[in-house]
Amino acid sequence: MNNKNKELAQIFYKIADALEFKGEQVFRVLAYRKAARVIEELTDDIEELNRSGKLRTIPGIGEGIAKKIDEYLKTGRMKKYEEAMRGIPEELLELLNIQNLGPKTLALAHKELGVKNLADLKRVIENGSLAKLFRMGEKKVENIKKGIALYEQAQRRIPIDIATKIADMVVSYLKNAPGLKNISPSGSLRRMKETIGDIDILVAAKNGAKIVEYFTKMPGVIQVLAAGDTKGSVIVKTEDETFQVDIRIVDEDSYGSALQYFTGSKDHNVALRTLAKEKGLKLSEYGVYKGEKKVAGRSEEEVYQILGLKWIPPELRENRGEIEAAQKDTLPNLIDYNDIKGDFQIHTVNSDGSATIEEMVKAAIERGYEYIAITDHSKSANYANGLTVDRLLAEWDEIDRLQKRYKSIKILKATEVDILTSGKLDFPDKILAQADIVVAAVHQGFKHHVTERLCYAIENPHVDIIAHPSGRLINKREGYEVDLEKVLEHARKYQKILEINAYPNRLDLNDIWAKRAKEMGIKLAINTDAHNVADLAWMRFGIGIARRGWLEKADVINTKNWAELRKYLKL
DNA sequence: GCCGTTTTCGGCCCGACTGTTTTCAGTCG
Repeated sequence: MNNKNKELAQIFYKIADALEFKGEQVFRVLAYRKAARVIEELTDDIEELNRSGKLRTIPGIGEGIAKKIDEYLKTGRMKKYEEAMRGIPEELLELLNIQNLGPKTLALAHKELGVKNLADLKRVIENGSLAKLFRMGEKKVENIKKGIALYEQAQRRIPIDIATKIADMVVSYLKNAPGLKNISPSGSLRRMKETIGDIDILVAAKNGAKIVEYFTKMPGVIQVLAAGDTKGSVIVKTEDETFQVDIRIVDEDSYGSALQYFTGSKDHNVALRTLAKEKGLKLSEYGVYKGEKKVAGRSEEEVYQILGLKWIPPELRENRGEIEAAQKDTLPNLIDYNDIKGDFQIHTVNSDGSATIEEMVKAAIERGYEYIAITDHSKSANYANGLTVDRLLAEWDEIDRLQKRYKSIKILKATEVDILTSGKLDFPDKILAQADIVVAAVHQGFKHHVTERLCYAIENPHVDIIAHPSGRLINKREGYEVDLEKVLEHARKYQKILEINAYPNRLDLNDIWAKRAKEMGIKLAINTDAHNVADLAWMRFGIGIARRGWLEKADVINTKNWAELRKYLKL
């Protein structure tokens, strides 16, 4: 399932790029791009929506696009797509991902110089012909060249843990900048998105130019991309990797509206500005204006308030219904970053972790947890030094001994049991029956009947949690061939818990599926999958995903205190 | 191409920076 969703999203993105390249009017291009995005974020099967005639109920899909979807699903082709792509060489549109090279310049280079791919582009840069075109010049070409260098080395988004680390470093450097009044990360990092494009930092200060100058002198800066009075942009190098960091400087009395603006998302902002316009107001990063008069801007709260909205937590700002909810005062009371009382997926030296059970227990106590589950891998996980039944029972004995010494925390005897390719679990039921909690997961046979295997595991009465249900690895692996809708439906039926794996390269379930699960009444658990003491800190990223999925405290099992959890798990 | 308690047509968010220009176009977010 969902293959058609993905295909159609890709097709509409490409139509948008192609039309933009051909100089089609902007709003039509934007309409295709919006349709692509909503389809991409759909958890429903688009074929099903088409069959039941519900396509048109999706905002962004109107008569025209619905027809094109139907045409594609029925015939496997879409005339509009073929027409849009006509005359455009295969690799050309890909070049739009190069910074400083937009559709206009690319079209010009294609038309005048016959540029068809990256090699052609490099050639016309080197032989000077690109610089001679109308409205082009040495500096523009130089910027495109820099764009190509970035494009070639950094074709990836930044994982959230690394982005967080860099942002913390930049913020602590800038705090000493002359005249700085306030500072905050903004952009997708503040929204806790699973990956980050650029790192955006907002500063409140009077003397923008001085702040920018100070910023460009930060240790690690290897290239200055822009340096104006209110805005600066640099490339920072740490170890082997490079990252783009942007700062914006505004007056203190615009800090709220600027923070709102630079936090985004773009779609959220567009919707917000449209709302402002309807109310006869104008919203920009400098404030909310009624005519010439500024009526809000110092804090985000007052910006939202004057638009008739409750303040919206950054994690919700994706234009997925949060503005309507804020209008009706029905925003969720999101799970808080301090609500977590325990962790249900922890590995130790006994399998592939690097800390002992005792070290993990101590670290969990330090975090104020009331319980943790030790979930070392099962025997078939050879690569991870998986436990045999004997070693598992020995581990549980060790837990019994430790439990006597550490009374302030409950150490749950558990396992992360493999769901084998055959569909069976890696430990016999009579062993699983003795565990306090059983976490089941697929680690092999990613293309082999994964949906059925997960459903079979869900039916096992001893299984409590399904770990990383989609199996994707961010920037690395697509995920299992799995029908998540069926898996969720099964989890709902058997009242099993699904995991939000907080490990930064997993974040699985993701925000969209977590939201879907909540809407279906499924409970979730946020687990770190920690393999050492430091990994326990990943919890905040899992909570970020949960918040992006509109989850409240009651939706997440490990917000329960030990007494409540014990009752819930019938221990 | 989408959308509608002011519209089924005529709107569609707003501004900074850069580079190439003699007032603006392109790109980005």
